[in-house]
Amino acid sequence: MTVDAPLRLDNLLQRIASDAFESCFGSALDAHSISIQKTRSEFPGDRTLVCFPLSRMSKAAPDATAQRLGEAMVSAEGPVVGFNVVKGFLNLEIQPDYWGSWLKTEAADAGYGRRPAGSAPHVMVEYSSPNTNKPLHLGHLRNNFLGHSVSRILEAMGHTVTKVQIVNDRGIHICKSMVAWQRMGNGETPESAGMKGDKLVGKYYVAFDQAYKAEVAERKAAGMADDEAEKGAPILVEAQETLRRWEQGDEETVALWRTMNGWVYTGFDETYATMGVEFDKLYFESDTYLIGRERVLEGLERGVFERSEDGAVWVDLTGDGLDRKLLLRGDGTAVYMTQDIGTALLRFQDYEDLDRQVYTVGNEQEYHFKVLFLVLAKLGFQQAERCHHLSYGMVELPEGKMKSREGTVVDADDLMAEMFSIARDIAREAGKLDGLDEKDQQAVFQRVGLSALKYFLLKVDPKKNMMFDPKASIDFYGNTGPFILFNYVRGRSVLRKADAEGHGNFETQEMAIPASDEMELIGLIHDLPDVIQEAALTYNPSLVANWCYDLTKAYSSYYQDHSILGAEEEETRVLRLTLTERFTRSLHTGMNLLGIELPERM
RNA sequence: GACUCUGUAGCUCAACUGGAUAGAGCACCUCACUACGGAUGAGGAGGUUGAGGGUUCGAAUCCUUCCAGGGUCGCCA
Repeated sequence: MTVDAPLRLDNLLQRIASDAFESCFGSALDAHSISIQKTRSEFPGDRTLVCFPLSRMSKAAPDATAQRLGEAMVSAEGPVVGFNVVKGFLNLEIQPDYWGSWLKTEAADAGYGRRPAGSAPHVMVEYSSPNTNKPLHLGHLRNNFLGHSVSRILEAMGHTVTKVQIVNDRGIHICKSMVAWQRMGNGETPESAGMKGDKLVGKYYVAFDQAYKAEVAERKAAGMADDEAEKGAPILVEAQETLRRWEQGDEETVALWRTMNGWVYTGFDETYATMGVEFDKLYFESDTYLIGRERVLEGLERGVFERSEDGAVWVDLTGDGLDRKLLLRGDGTAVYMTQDIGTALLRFQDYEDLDRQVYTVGNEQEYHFKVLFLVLAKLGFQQAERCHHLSYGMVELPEGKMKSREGTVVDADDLMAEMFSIARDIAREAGKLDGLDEKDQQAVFQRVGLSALKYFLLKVDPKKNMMFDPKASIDFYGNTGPFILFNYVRGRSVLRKADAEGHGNFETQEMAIPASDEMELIGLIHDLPDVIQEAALTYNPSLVANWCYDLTKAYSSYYQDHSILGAEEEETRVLRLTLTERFTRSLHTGMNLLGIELPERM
């Protein structure tokens, strides 16, 4: 058989089935309309062709159709060597040799599962995008891990990916921290306080809130109406004035703003480094909100938007089933949408070949992005229809939502540190790292701890809300990152030992024909390209996570049942070692797409 | 109220997009093995897929009506 690109088994079977159908029943079948699926384990066979939909065209009962089709497929040239029919299901047996040679050749490719870099359009992925007034928390972890993983998945599909964030560095929130620091800070800095910069600024944000509440209570006690007491509290007024001074470019205000944001960035950088995520370019709201205003006014001139009597600019989306939406206030100041329009257009300008943007943002902003993409389309960007809001659900705690006021926010740094510490305790007990120095051990604890966290947050379908039960999430057994790592490490250990014992040249040796449990493992490895493609199409890393787990479980069971190095026959050992090598490598690829680094020992 | 997402074992999650007897992990019970790394494997029990109706050879999946929960509907971000 001569094919340039590796032909996927299912496509091959569709082609054979289509030809077979025509020779049996006279009419041609569209190969894509033939549904091929994995055979359930309780029936003999590897692939199943569902014949119910075909019976109309064959003018025969489903079983009869399946029977004749099966016979024709076996006698055709190709990998089908047997079949059985259960009701309308045609179970096909694939030649074990087909699996064996596939494992030996195509699965050996260094880039197996990945498409060539640059073979798909340029995509921008935005994630993280925090406010600069408080530290990153559990919700940000889900956001960052998702965005980072989707970036890797798109890269594996051949896309050029640019990872960005929009830093929400301006507005009333940071002004609140600034005012509180001025009033109560006594010149405190991250150095003098011995505190990460983001934590320090967060501390003053909390201090602001407390001072504000105290003022409101005091004013109410003095007999003031609720509304007046809340809106006119001096510290709040001061924050609003600070914001106005900032917008006017007041030097002292801007200098403090720059200083305190700088502290935050240093703190964030440390957190991102620990998390293992990175960005190619940062966008700042303070740079883009003015651009947004210009672009909206341009759109107004071109008649895409409309102006109301008070001078505000609106977009009318009633024709798209939505509402009218404000783009610019009557006094000319920007709203959230204004700056997002500016940011999006700036990005298309920065990268002219950009095919689309992916926004990793919580599901409470779904409406916002619907509007944004419609606005971009109205401004004439064809990329708008390919832009995607990677919407994800909230991370909930057993006691409910995270509330900063109630102190139930799970801090990202604290959580990661806790995971590392648990990893250390378990590893010390196992005692497998005794030969390593302190620094290398620490690196392993971090990988193991982080794998637990990342896998836990990524294995759930992004669009669903998920429960973060601290007790369950730090589990290192069962369906967890560390379980997957453990089996990887074990496989690697066997390969090292094979090398040391002189069995390292298995790639060039004759290999036994796989039996059924081996074919199951090969089948899982064979799925990888489809899993990656589906994950990329749906922006859904959980598909990759679940594949990693299924593969690992199958290997773990196989490892339990068979001694790899202790195989009686040389050809059997070659098969088991080859399987182990392909398992570790394809698992490495899959986990890498989740942003999870694999250790060599743990 | 309108729109939207979700509802699957006691708990946390799957289910190849309409296929066969709905699967994993945790917790519970029973086993296996000096194990090439036990951070293991095998088995048991646990389900009217929120409820009703419909579509068809076939529904957790599609349509419809309810029920419950989340989210959105700001000149907030």
